[in-house]
Amino acid sequence: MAITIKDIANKAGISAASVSRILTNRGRFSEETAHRVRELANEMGYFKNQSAADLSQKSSRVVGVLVPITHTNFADEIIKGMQSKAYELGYELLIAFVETTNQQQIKTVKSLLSRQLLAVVMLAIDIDDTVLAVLKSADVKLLSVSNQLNNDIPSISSDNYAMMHTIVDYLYDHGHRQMALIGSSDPDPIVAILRRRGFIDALTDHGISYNPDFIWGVDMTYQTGLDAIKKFGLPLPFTAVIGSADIISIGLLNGALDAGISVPSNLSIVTVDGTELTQLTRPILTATQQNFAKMGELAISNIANESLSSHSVTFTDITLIPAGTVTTIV
Amino acid sequence: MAITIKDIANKAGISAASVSRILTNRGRFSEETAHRVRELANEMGYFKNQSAADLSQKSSRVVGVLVPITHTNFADEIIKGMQSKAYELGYELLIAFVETTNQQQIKTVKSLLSRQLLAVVMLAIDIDDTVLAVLKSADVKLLSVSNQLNNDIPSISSDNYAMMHTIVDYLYDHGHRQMALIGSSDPDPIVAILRRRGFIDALTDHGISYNPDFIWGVDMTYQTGLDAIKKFGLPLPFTAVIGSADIISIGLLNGALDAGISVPSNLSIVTVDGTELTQLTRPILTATQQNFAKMGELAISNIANESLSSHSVTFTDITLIPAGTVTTIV
DNA sequence: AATAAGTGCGTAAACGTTTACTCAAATTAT
DNA sequence: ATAATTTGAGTAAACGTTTACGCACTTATT
Repeated sequence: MAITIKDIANKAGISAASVSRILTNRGRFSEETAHRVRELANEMGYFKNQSAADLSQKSSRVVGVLVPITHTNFADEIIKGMQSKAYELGYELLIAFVETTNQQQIKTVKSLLSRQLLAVVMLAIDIDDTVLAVLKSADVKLLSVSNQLNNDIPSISSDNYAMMHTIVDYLYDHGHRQMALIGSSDPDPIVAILRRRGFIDALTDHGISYNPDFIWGVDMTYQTGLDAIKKFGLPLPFTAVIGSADIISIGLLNGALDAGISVPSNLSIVTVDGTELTQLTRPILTATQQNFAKMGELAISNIANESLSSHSVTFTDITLIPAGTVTTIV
Repeated sequence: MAITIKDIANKAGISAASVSRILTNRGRFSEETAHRVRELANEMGYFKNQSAADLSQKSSRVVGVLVPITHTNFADEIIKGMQSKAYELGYELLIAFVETTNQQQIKTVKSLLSRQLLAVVMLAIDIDDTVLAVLKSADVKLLSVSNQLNNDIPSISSDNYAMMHTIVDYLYDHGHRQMALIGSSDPDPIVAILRRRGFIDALTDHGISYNPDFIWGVDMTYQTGLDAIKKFGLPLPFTAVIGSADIISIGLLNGALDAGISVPSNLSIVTVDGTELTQLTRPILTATQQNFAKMGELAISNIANESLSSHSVTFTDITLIPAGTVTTIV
């Protein structure tokens, strides 16, 4: 029923090939006919059948994006960045939300891959080996953003190791000597390992021997933040705590408030991510910020740029934004 | 480069048509060859070329979803519902984030439409007439979820009018007589109109003459919530305020706290939406909850079900969840 | 004026899958 | 044992677009 280039060709009295050349702006054609064709296309309400186009040109300009459905809200920023770059370069984004369950993941991924994709971007996602195997068996570029999976797969993420140094330095300068790190305790995400290592090394640099008990957490959720305060009990054995994600830090803050601990006078909190969520609490969370939008843009540029696409990139422009949850200890 | 059904057919010593029949589970074939083919497909790492399939079967099972990039976080719930139903019924979701700017919208919509879509779902989006015209010119079903656009387009949303009654009744029962409603003041979204009307009518039902000044707001943002408190100044001329979205209500709460107004003793707040955001504040927000996941599921069922797809549906199962931001006035 | 280069456009094949039509072989019914 | 039905699978066309190739015609070069 839909209008095709053949319909346009008939009406214009030329061949479909010419219409195609004009509409894709490839090959040779006169500006005169081009004008007529473009007008006709508009009038007749023509929409390119992208499936047919994809089939014809073997390579596609579609980038699949896997986003965790447990919405870590910095994902929006990254997607925004990706989308703006994608439009600039003429790529198309195909966004799919994936559950944490394996089965759903495989189904989603397979359905994604059945569009011939140029690349698949995994956004802050930990993917299990069976899903990864499926992805690898397909002929697409893989890229992990805001997470590192393993050395095989190029990634774009912040320098998590350096980030921890920045935070620990800041807290140290404010007199803190006992600090805890709350986040996922899974060994899986390399990000978590890097953060832990950065945390420990930073403490060591300041001559503080770290207490393994002070690194804790089940997952990257609000509940983990709440539970952390309960777990350590009163009086808290540390004066400052670092939340590995904004939502965790809000859990920490509320857990502290619920336990009658006043923030920051009795507990300092620094959060990683620094999304708008940090603005919603009272006091406002002191946070490190990463340039998420830029990470998204780079992801697409990286995919577009054949030569670069095999490297991993770590962003080092991390800034700490002082706000209301850190106090100075004398 | 990729494996096609022809490759499988060759290896199995049968025709491509047979492979297609087996893999799509249509038509006639023996379980014996089927088994062999399915194994081969797996071994060889076959992925269906969905573009080719779409081209061949004229109708598609792809539903496009337009999501506002200014992430109203209940959208996640709705998407979750849509996705689960979509998988159940064998549909595919194509999610696109749209900017608020017109130009971006048109570009995104056009690129969406170039996949032959079965339907386009607009998620809590206000769309301008030019974009709407583009959508209508394409041969797709349209459905608006969690928003109503105009009578042309079927929609699935909560009964916003009844919701306001529920809230006003609740506040009235708790002794409140002066109430304000903060949300978008745009006349555009019909939702906003319905809420305002529901608010006014509910007040009238209780014999309260409403004050037009007490309905205010610029848009559905955190800032509007913050600004509302500043605008009315101290002492606030009302004892209770209704935030038209969770993020607005958090703005109201923080605005109040920043102004030294204690909640709920000096100001009661009830919020509409009731997402997890309500749990993040102290005190926790008293909220009405809508069944967002069910709305998403219904959206897909509705699209699947030819006969129903022209009706609008309003959800009436709205519950008010008491929490920490409403006090009783004596 | 003869040749070379460039321009505009048509022809036809290709992309991978689906499906209506066949038809032979196997199975069942009479 | 013959006729009727069912079963499994092959053939070929179709979906809408792109693109290599070729041809006629125009413009530039000597």
